[in-house]
Amino acid sequence: MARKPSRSSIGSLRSPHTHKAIIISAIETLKECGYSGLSIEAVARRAGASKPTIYRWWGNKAALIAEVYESESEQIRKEPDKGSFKENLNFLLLNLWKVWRETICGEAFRCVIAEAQLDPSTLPKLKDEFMERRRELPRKLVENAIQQGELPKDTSRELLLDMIFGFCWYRLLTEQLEVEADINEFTTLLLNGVLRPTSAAVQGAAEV
Amino acid sequence: MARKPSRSSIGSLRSPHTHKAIIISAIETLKECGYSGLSIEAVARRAGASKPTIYRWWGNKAALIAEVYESESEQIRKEPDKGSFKENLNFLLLNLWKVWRETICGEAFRCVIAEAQLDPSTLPKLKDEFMERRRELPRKLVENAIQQGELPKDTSRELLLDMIFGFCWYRLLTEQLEVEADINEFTTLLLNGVLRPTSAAVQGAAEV
Amino acid sequence: MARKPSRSSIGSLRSPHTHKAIIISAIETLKECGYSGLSIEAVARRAGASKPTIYRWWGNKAALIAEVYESESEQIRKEPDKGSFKENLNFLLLNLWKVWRETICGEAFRCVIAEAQLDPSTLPKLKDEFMERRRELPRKLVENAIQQGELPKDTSRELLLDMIFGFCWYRLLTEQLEVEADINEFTTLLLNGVLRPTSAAVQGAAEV
Amino acid sequence: MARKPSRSSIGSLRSPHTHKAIIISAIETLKECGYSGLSIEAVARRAGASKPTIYRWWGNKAALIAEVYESESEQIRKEPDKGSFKENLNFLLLNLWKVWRETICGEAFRCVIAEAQLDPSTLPKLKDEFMERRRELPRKLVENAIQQGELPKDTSRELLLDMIFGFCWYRLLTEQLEVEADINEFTTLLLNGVLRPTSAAVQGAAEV
DNA sequence: ATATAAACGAGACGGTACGTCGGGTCTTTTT
DNA sequence: AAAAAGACCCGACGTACCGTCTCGTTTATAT
Repeated sequence: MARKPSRSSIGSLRSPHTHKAIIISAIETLKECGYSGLSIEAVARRAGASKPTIYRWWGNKAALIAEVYESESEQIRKEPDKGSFKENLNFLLLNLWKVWRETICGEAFRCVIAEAQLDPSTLPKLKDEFMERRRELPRKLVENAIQQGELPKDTSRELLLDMIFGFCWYRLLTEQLEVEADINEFTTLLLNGVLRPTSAAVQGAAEV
Repeated sequence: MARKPSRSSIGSLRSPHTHKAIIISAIETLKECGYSGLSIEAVARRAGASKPTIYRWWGNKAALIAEVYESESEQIRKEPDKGSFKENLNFLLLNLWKVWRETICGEAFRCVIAEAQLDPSTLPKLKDEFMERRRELPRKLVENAIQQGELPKDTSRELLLDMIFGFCWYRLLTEQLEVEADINEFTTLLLNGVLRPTSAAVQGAAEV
Repeated sequence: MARKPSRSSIGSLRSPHTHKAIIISAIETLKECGYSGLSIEAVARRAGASKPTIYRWWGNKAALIAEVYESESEQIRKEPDKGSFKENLNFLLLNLWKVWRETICGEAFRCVIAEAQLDPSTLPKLKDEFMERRRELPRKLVENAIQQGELPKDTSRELLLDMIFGFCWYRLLTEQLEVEADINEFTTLLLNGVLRPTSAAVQGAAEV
Repeated sequence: MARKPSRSSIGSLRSPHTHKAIIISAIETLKECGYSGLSIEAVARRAGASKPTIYRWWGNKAALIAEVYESESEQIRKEPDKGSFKENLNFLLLNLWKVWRETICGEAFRCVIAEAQLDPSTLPKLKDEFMERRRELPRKLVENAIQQGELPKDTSRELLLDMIFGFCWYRLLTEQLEVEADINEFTTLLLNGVLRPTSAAVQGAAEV
């Protein structure tokens, strides 16, 4: 007979129904009206909730959208194990681009980035929590590759991640996520460098 | 109702004074109040201009900020001629980061990107005009390097540019433009690839 | 050899074409867009004229509409000669209501009254020029009736006119000009007074 | 033991303070700036309220001014009981003109009429609510006079009211409310008719 | 002929206000 | 005591007109 964890205070509990309704409302509003139509007011209206309720639990739009992203992006968190670092990275990015394209996550991520530009106090929070969580999986991939001698021991891990995210962000923010072949071309260039003849790159592409 | 054939006459010319005042006002408002404080209303107020005048010439905030960026970023357009592609690229990026850090340009660029996310119709215009103009100089650098055999003939020019801009955008949008050494590390990685031992990469950098 | 009256100055003459085009534009704008849509801007636009031209010749909206009224209300100025004062007044008012209902004049008159409320300096001008001109004909009717002994010599002419115009304005401003029988009922009451049994009034109606 | 009527919804109540501040602001703005200066913006500014709050409760300028009129015109609603219909009517109109002249009500009433000309949808609302309420008291006067045999049984009640209001509106709209003697002259004419010699009319008034 | 002056179109401009949307905060009721 | 709902102030949105001004073209006098 499981007991609810005791509370220190009386009063209504946070309504799970309302919580869910707000997240769903945010998703649908974003789908139908885009970022510019995604106001707290609109979300509240559609959720049948009040604005103060949203502000109590999320504080600002960025936090709300961040939670939307988390809740919708579970499938991205699958850890690949394809054999090589390059194949794993390819798999990860293909998956990421696909989710960004086909779910609301792409739009949501763009919102999060844009929101962070608006409010200076939001940026560090986003960088240290939201973004950091996204970096974990690829960082693990890099780490594994280094452990197994696939990458040099002195690889600049964070710089490498910045390059990977940088490329993806750029494509997301300029709406260029369609051509999946670009991913392999990117990883090839990343791994082999520009100086090496790209004949190798073409080989790499053939492998995938 | 019959109208006489209209006469060919013009009206008043655009006031250069007002034009300038609006640009300056936008710069100063951005400096003092940040992106979130940069409303058309505030710009008009400070410029001693009227909102309709701003909307007559710019249409939306993105267009205004884009012009601010253009007008303030002249020094970035210096074409470097340092000898090698890597040195040239290093010079270019150092310069870019410096201007982004020290002038209003960094903030302005972030605004332009954020604005483009807000309004779907703004993005293509920005991509094809504003962003394209920024790609010209680095593209020329790449082209020259290929001509002189420094880079392989089949280098994916646009992908390379995407990687360069991606990295810079990422650092700009997450406020990480301080460490200039990162630039050389980045170009080294870009040129040599991750697979090559970074010690060699550092040597490569030293050689230059 | 007829000579044109000499001008005190040189330069182009006022364009009759433009003048006419503006009046016509005002009429059509009023018809299509109503009083609230009757802006100087809209009139100029439709006339293919410029705002300064309108302001040069009319000064304000009231003056323009007043001229519209003058130009469209010629048929009201027919002086009736039906025999009795009552018949003449009935004829006059029937005609007035009909023109107000069927042409743009009713709307124009309402605009003139409303405009006069907006601008304190417009009211006296309107009262002394525009309104005064409208009072001439009914005043003449009253005068004639007095001359011929139909009305008492000490009739308060201006008060009588105020009552007549008052009734018509009230009905115009509240959009109640449809029932023509009201006119005869009104004149009967006006002539005989409330105290007299209205059986006489019904007779009076029968006479017409 | 009176109980407050239960509310159908939760949330803050309408702030009486804000409500009052807006009405007062409207009155003072009208006093100082006249009808042309009476913008919703100005009222909000002076009241320390926001435009949306005004629009929430009033919808348009006419509705706001109408409420101003209601709140300021309480003393007009005193029902006179002077003995005769003529004396009652004289009292009523004297009082009305006085209030129109000495308070903001005259100006407010003119605004209401003018506003109704601007917006076609406002007119019927005003006619059926605002104006109708003003007609109640004089209608009662007429009714009483008929009951007591002072006026004929078949008196056209509404036409009579139209004549009374027509005269008053005309004088209000043309700023001619100063001469109080005009009121008695008007009621005399109204009761006795134009045809009866005015000397007799004055006698008639005296008889009553 | 050639100045000169006025009328005019076009339209830029500073203003003011419009009516609406959204951001956050506060008050009141419900659970 | 927390949740929920509505009112509220505030600021900005993008637009419409206002009335004035400049600009260059056209047209009618006056030299």
